[in-house]
Amino acid sequence: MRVSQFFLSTHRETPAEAEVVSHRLMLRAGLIRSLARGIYTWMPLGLRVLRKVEAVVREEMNAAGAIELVMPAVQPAELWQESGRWEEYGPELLRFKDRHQRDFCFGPTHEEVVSDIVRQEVKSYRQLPLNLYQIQTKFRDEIRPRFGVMRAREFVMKDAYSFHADPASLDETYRAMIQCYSRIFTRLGLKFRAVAADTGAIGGTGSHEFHVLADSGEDAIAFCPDSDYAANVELAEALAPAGPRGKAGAALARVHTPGVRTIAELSAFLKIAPERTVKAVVLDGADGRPVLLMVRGDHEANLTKAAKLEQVKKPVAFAAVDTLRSLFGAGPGSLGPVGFKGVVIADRAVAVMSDFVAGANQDDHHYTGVNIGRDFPEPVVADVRNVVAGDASPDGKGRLEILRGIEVGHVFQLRTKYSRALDLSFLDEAGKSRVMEMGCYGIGVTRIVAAAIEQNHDARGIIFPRAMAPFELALVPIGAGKNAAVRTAAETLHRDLSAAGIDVLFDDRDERPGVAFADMELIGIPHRLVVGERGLKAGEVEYQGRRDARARNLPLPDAVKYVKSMVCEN
RNA sequence: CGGGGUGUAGCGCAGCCUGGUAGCGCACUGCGUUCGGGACGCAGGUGUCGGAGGUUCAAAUCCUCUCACCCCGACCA
Repeated sequence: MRVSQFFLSTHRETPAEAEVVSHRLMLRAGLIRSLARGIYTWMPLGLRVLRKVEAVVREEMNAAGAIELVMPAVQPAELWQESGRWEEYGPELLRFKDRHQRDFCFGPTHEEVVSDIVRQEVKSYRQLPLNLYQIQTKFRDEIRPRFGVMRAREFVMKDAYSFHADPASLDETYRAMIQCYSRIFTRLGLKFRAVAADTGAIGGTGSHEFHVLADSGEDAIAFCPDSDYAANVELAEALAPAGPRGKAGAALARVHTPGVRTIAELSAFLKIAPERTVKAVVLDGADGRPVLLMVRGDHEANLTKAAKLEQVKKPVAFAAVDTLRSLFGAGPGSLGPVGFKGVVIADRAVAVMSDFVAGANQDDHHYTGVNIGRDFPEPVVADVRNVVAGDASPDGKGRLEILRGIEVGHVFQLRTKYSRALDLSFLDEAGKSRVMEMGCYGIGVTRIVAAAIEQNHDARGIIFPRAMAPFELALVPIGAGKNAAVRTAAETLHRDLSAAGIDVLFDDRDERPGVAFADMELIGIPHRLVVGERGLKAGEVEYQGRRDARARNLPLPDAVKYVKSMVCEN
């Protein structure tokens, strides 16, 4: 490919709108252009990257026995009403009407459609198991799209759905998909981690997420360096502290704490450690009355865990502030369990505390010397906090560490959640009708590109892993406009490299060298060959890898072979 | 949804406070010189100043409404 015939659109200046590095680089390099909030055009250069990611995903999915199809992006409301998700899915589901006033949505996922296909086509155990997948544009009307294509509303996803006669078969495919995903992310050259995950809105039983490790990741993942334990912090269990609850030593005392709202302020005001305080979070309860959740001051409440408690209303929501006033007689920042008549849920770490500090349910006041049992009734004890680094690993094999990650893949054992709702049945060997087991497996194809850049860049720009680079090699002639020998050598190399199967971008613009180098580095091409008058006189060209500190000279006749070996090497 | 911010040329920005009819850098076009790390000179084109309404002799500038985009928060309780 010649740059003169390619729609390269790099920018020297960083667009003001972008915050994270991958978004900035994607805009500067001309991979994407924003059309509306969370909606992007994939420019020719970006599309090449996307296609390469897709190719790896497709190859591995096919190799794992999945079968590709493409389902409609626009889906009728009836199917979603049948599964119950027309109501359940909420405002993330983009809905609209056709000219006949019939309701439709733009598919955020395809359980309904794929199930409709399978229930019509599959009647016998002989047709199972079946694993169908597609690579397709999805739309989710996110609350807050951000970070470019990392959390876009419109994005490309690989979604696969498997159907089984029994749980053992589901389990087999589920494991195969985990292996398949590991191969995909390995081939794409990403540092990643598979972790146990919460099943979230999709529902079902077992679930694993695949995270690309990056400090800018939106998710926190907990892992144990001494074992293979790894889980999303949303899920990772915080074990109960080893010791028993301390004895009550101090008397309950009401303290005036003017202006104190946060734990940090409270801790500073009273000159005590945050772990001696308790923070209160009030959620809507299942019975309509609010529920008070207590976590230690230095801990964070985990609403994913809280949402699983029977006392808590689903979906989990904070109680309205005016409810707090009428119920507690105080606003946020001064709430506590003493005197509260409703359900109190204490985190396991709180359950062993004594003589602690909590809100007094009076504005600008806290209690010190609070003790469970003495000052308020024994609460429900549950794991409702996020684990922190240093916590004991739930598998008992060491201490947890926390890393940040970008979720790029997610696999679920759906079991029969959708197959029951959508009546997916088949006849088994005995001629008996049974409900199919289901699994689903997603990969954020567009998100992978952003995640890869987040993980692989430097001050000059993107450093694409080989498997997803838009081109393998940049061929840069210097002074081709005035030097026929350079021109001829570059043209010959371009032809020979292409013939050797190398995906080469030939910078035939006759720009100044600095411009060409800067562009090729910005767009992240892994290898570069420079043809200049100086080297050519000595019969040499220069090779430099994108991560190399300096170039090395090669005899011109060896160039193609050398490049070939470098391209295949990493 | 709550809070904050920004909308002026393709991109990055100044001008707004104190109203007088729009500017800088990059990019772009032409010519010339340059040519191994984002060149230089000369000449040029480019704007409904996000939109609507209002105040005024006069609005990018003041007022009202509105739209778009960005950031933070939604774990303050």
